[in-house]
Amino acid sequence: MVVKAASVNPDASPSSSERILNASEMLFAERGYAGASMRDIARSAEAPVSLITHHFGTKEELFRQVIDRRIHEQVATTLDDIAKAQDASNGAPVSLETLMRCYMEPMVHKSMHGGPGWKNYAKLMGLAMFNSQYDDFLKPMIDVYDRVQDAFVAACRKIFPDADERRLQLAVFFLNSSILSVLVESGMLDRQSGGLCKSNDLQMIVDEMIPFYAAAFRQRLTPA
Amino acid sequence: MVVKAASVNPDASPSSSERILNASEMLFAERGYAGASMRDIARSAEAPVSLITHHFGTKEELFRQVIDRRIHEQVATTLDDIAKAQDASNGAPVSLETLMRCYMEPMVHKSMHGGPGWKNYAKLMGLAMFNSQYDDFLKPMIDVYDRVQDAFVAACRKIFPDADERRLQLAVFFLNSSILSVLVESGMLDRQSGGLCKSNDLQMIVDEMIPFYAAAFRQRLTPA
DNA sequence: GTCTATAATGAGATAGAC
DNA sequence: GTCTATCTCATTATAGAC
Repeated sequence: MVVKAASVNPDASPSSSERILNASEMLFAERGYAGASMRDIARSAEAPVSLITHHFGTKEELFRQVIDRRIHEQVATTLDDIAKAQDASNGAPVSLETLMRCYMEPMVHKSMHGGPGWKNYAKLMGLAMFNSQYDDFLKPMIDVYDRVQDAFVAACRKIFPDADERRLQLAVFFLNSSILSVLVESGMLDRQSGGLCKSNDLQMIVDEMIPFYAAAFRQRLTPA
Repeated sequence: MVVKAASVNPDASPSSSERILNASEMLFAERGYAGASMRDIARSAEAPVSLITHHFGTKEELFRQVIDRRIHEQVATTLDDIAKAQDASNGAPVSLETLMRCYMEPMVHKSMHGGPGWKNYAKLMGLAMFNSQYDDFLKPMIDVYDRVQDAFVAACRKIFPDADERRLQLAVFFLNSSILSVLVESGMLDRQSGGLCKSNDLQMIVDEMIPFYAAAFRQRLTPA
């Protein structure tokens, strides 16, 4: 069964399927897969547990549906942004800063302005990608997401055609680590900075992140 | 109750407390707190479940003891390395590369050469620090670990005395994200690089990580 | 310290009425 | 689609013998 993303009309009361997906999204993001029970989800969705199994079958399938509800839009938007930027540059390599922004801004933007569902989804994605624990039953969706990474790496290769491939892969890995860390909005940054930086101020973090990583990319991927 | 780290003598069969801690360390690292049941742990430790509660009381307390068994040695080693490097530089700021190595190498070294216990501990630390899910019942230990961060940030301030404080905090946050990502050894890097880079080759990753982040730190923390 | 046995509750999943 | 009731097994934790 396929359930569309929450209705555009905020006044429309969501169907039970949507309420269940929303509740799952929130609780999986907060507590992880094993830490969120179907009872908790049912209570949060104000529905009996049997309605969850009726709509989604097993808990694993529910989790998959939570991801599946949004991942395609997320991936399409990101790929689209990268493609547009490359088209606009008329064959010349797109600027590194622009490319990085295309790569991370769609998800960050949805997390900030897409409503609580997208916020929870972003946290959940960060958790799931960071954690090999979810690899097994997320395999198909991880594959989908890896296409975005391939597009980003390919665009980087055009900017740094002489870069060592291993260094390039590691550079992207380091960048990805930070993106995931930003998306989950754990309290790490707030705590460490004594409140000077807020982990929920994603825009500020991304705006600093781009020149930061651009500097490292240039230094390490431009052969002397 | 306080249990010492595993015996130095590898032939000495570990006590039941140690076996339980070892099994917990492994399973918590692999599946997270909620995903590892006390039954699983008991089976892996070849002990009845009641022996776990007898030794450690609750599951939460068991988790805390798993962390507590190693964190003090880890923190002490890291702080010691940073202090030694600063002493050796005779009042001049220590080099950024040296400082970064002092900051991350102790944990990485233990993960690579400290035996399976330290490997699992490193993964678990990465998981727990990344994830705000564990903040509540790890608060005291997170506080301990934050002292390491404070020492690192203070040493960075000496190297970049005119740096904007917010940028410094963000730079350290970005670095920390990657350190955690490296410690958990999720398959992300292997998958993305098509096998070119191995997530268990911590030394290679750290050796590239230091010049990578040093370049970014210098670029962003040196006012024009 | 170690074990068997068991309590008390929570878990995922199902049956069947409406 | 929705609900109540229930099954079956896993969960944390405890009691009490040795």
